[in-house]
Amino acid sequence: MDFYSIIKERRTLLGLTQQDLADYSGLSLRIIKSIEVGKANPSLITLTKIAEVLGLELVLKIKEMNR
Amino acid sequence: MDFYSIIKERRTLLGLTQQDLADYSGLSLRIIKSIEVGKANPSLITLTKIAEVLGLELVLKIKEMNR
DNA sequence: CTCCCAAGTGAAATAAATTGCACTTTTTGT
DNA sequence: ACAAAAAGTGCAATTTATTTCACTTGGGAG
Repeated sequence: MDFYSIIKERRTLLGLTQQDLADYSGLSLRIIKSIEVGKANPSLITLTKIAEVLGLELVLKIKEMNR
Repeated sequence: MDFYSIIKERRTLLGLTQQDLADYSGLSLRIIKSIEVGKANPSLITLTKIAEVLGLELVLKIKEMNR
């Protein structure tokens, strides 16, 4: 699952609107919308702001091989 | 530990120079340098390109509380 | 010490992210 | 069905990331 879907699912799970997420993160409503429909390439700072509001965290980990 | 340190450590662990990482990721040497010294706010696509070369992956997960 | 090679810095140009506004479409509740 | 709220779209303006070039610094090998 991609980042966009995770953000959208997590937001709705928490009962927040896009406007709420925009307000709490300090980002524009427009960019929240664009990100959720997968039409944006957000910066690390932008992603982090969103993650914080949603109780998520961005982790850079060693990729699991095989499987 | 922040992303910048992780990238730098992983790169040196793999025996790569900043130039190598730039070449393999298709990014400019300048942005690789800026990111590693923590003076950049890379986009998701940029981070992903770097992660791929280094055998890392970017994960958006639910934040662990307490501890 | 000197020569390289790798890493760090500055600044201008360009590409792209983010914003703001106006609008349409979809969803939800009554 | 209707109204209101939420979500999605287009575009111009602004801010910022990314590139390119030129240069400096630091560390290791000879």
